[in-house]
Amino acid sequence: MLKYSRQREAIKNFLLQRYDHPTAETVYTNMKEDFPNISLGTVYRNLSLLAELGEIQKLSTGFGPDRFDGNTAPHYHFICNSCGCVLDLEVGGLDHINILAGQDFDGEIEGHQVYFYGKCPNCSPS
Amino acid sequence: MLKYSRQREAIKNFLLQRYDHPTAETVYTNMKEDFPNISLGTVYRNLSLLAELGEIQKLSTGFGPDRFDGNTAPHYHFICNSCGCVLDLEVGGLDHINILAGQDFDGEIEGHQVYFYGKCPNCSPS
DNA sequence: CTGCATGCAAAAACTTTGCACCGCC
DNA sequence: GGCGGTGCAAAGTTTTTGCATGCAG
Repeated sequence: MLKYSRQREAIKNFLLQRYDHPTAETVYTNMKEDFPNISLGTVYRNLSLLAELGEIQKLSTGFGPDRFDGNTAPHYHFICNSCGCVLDLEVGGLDHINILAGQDFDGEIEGHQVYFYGKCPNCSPS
Repeated sequence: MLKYSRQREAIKNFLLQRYDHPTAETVYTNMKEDFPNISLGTVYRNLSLLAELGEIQKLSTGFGPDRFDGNTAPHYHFICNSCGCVLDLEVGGLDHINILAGQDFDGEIEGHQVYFYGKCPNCSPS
């Protein structure tokens, strides 16, 4: 049985209004404004829980700590090899890739995660 | 200047003959057979180095420690939500996704990583 | 009241790093 | 010989967990 918690609610709302895919640490720092006594453990517990429920996305970028995204609509992510920033990326024509992937596969494909790597507009030479 | 090392060579060869995407710990355990005194630090150093050189791939699956893949040919990965195993997946028709992704993007796309999630053949109900 | 959620702190899990010595070039 | 690589151990980073208390149902 899942019980309501003001902290969880606040964490989810925070993520919904951020577009930079914060880390647990960043969430924690920002939560402290409204909940001075909140603990990092609580942040981690709620982030994991929300990710399991599918209400947020967890991103493992391969650089540093995991990041979290409140946008659950299908979209992709770009990670800058120079500055490490994480950007949203809308890419058309990838909706069918679960089906493509399942064609020669005996198990069940339930979802996917795509990370693009390169140089972000700020770090790009041009 | 990069200097030859028997340990690095052995790590690379080990990864080339494994298809289960071992963790650093697993590489370490196996290296100890040939190099009883090898240290975990050396394993991590060489895995990072090889990944930077593009001779192996580092996989951040979102579950547990990073994994490593000696197969540098373009291919994708499947991660089982039940048992956590990581399988190779050949998916046709995804070669162009860097181009698709770059179309509305101001930076530079240099590469991508795709993870599929679901139930592997062993964990699948059927 | 009952039990899940929290705060706090300790610990676990994973990875990196400093330093003295070793071995490739 | 000179310098990068190694082994060892310590430390750093990120995440999880145990326990007493707090609060939603």
